[in-house]
Amino acid sequence: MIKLTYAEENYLKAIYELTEAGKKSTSTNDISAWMKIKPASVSDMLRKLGEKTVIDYRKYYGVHMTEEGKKLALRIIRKHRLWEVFLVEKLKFSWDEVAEVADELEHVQSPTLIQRLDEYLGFPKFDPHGDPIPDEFGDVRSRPRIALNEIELNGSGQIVAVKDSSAAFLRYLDKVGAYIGARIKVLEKVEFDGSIEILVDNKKTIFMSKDVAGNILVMQ
Amino acid sequence: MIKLTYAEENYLKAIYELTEAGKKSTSTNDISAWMKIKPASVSDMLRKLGEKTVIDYRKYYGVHMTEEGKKLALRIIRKHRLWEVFLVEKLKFSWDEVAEVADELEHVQSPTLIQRLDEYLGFPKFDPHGDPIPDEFGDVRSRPRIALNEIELNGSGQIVAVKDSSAAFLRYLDKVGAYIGARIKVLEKVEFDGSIEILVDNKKTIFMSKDVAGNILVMQ
DNA sequence: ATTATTTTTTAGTGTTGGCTAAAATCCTAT
DNA sequence: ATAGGATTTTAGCCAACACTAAAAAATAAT
Repeated sequence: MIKLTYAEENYLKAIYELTEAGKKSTSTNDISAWMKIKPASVSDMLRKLGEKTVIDYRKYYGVHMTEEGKKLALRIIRKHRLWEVFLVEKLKFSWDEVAEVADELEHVQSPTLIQRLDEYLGFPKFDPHGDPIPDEFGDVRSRPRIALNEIELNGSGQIVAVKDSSAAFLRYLDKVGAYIGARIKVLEKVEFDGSIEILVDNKKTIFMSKDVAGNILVMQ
Repeated sequence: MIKLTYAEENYLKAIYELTEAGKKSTSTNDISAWMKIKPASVSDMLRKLGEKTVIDYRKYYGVHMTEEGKKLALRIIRKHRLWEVFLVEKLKFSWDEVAEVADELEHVQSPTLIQRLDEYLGFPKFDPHGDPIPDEFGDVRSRPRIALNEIELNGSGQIVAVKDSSAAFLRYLDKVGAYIGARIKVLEKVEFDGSIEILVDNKKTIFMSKDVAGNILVMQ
């Protein structure tokens, strides 16, 4: 059984997120920028994670995750997302406050705890940001999604997730009235700057820039 | 603002528990035995905690807690006990399983989290072992309690806490049907070995040794 | 009161995980 | 093909916290 330290878990989660987002492999610098840890420190840790066979590491080349590593990463992500659901659903945190706390809670070691928490929350399939929660075997039921700015004129769908989970962005979405689960329809697409106008839940219209729309994921 | 590391928090909690139980001061060896960390390591940590002014440390003499230290220790104990309530009440852990998990959860740093958790649990005043939960200012409403083996013949009361919280002891209590909140009456006291017979909730009689009775606290 | 024993502290070591500075390697542009 | 720049790695350092072995202080026993 592979045992990871707190720091190693954080690296593995980061690597998983980067390789999922930007496909196959990730560079030392990417990880460094993402985790705000100097490249030299990252190099050192990659060597260690390579020795533990959770990543595939060849010097000067990018990092790939091994099957073992993916399993462990998904276990951490599962914990993180379940705690996020708990914080929002039960403790009434707003969705922009949960990341930090969940980053700590995700490291608590107790399989029983996670299993019971899952049960207590009613086996949720998605976290408050719309991201899927892996099951205990690491299986993920992801929904086909498309960025909001890529929906055609008069196209409709439902907001299911956000790409950018920064507190600032989430607060902005709250303010304008966009939320996970909202049903939307694209009323106008401005050629000039790519901004769009959408109808939310058939009652409110919102203008948003191309940047904002590009960070909102919709299921059609 | 004094910042403590994970390890420092553990030491402080241990010292608080030892000085509360055995009164005033505690020795390096006591802490070493309690925490299962070698005396040499304890010495080193005491020096550090002394520098941070959370304990009063003079070489070769015992350790006393400072007011600052007590406040911090009570904050940790508050977190620990609130999580224990959560685990038992919401996640249906049995009371002998919670200590380990709560030992990890107690270190999560987020005042908001604890405040919301407290609220969510309905501001409980006692944890599943009957120990009082300090409020956010560190105030503790403790109940006057007496060990069960010191109750006089035909005396009665209610089980409010246990001294020994080891999983083995708690499982034993569960098996015989003693639990926090049970109303008891002492039916017999055996002079010879100090064992007693008690009536639980007016329906079940239990025999227990002096040792066991001495670890059960009763409110009269 | 002086020795013996126990307790506590100091000194030195190892591991984890960060850092800076310098070296090595890779990539790109001429 | 090679010089310049960017990226990555190595080397050496530091802090936190554990350990063992040895020294120092306190306590107990003769």
